[in-house]
Amino acid sequence: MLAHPMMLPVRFAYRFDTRWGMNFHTHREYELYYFHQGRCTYIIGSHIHVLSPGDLILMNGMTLHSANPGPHHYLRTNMHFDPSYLREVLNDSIFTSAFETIGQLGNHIIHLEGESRTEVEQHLHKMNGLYQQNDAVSFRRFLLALLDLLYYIQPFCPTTGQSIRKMTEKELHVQRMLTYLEEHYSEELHMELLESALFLNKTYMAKIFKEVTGMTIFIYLKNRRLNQAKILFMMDNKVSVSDICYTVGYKHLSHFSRLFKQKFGCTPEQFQRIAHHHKLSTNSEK
DNA sequence: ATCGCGTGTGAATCATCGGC
DNA sequence: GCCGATGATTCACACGCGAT
Repeated sequence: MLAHPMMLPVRFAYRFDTRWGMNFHTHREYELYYFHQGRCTYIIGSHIHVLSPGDLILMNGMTLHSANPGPHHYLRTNMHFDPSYLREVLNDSIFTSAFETIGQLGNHIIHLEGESRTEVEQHLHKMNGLYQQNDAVSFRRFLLALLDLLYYIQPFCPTTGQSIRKMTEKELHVQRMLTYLEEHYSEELHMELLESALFLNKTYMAKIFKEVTGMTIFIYLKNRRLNQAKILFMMDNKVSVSDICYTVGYKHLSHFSRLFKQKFGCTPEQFQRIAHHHKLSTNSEK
């Protein structure tokens, strides 16, 4: 069994309240996020979702995401789980069909009302009870409850994509900015360019971007670029650090290395070696 | 609520270095 | 030639304030 708490195959946090959201991040586990109450904008990749109570997000954690409740209090339940672990402990065919909706990489945001909402909330409550018990039987019941939940929400899932609530003018502006950044993050980018492309004042853009996403434009850009670099390193272990650096939009290797080390705790070269070894060892297991 | 401007501060960039 | 570190310069942005 894995010992480190961050490495646990399933982590469940029921109705917890935080003033500030998470940083823009990715992780290997799948994530289930249910929004109970409050206000929050949720960024997945380059899309904004203005959450309202009853919204449930199901996603592959590899997409860059962050929750921004701003200065408001809010209540959410979230769960991380490792799909390969569930496949191991649960019957393979049952598990596989529960995950048909998520598919390999899909993300879903659904809105629950009335009966179905009550049902899901009660279900999460029950799961929390089981999760809190520290015995093997309760934990197995918890896993089955998770499976049951996935089956329950499956019919709601085809409605992928946009959030239910209408976006304000401000949020639409930020969505336009995110779309532009997603298309151009690998190119040279400065505020004048954004200004002329989107016809918005640069100080105004900086302000509303921070309000809606919880991060500044260039922090977003940095996260997007570094995450892309990480993906490219994992995909191809032959490619040079400098190639990746220029591909994701940095002009100076030194700057790229410094930021990469800041974010991931190792230099690009070290990361590439680690990713390469990981690939070799997982291939030899098969 | 949507914009615009001035200013101090800190982060990004640039230039240059040394190690391999 | 490739990569990473460091100091100097440039630029984004937080903040305060005012306009529409």
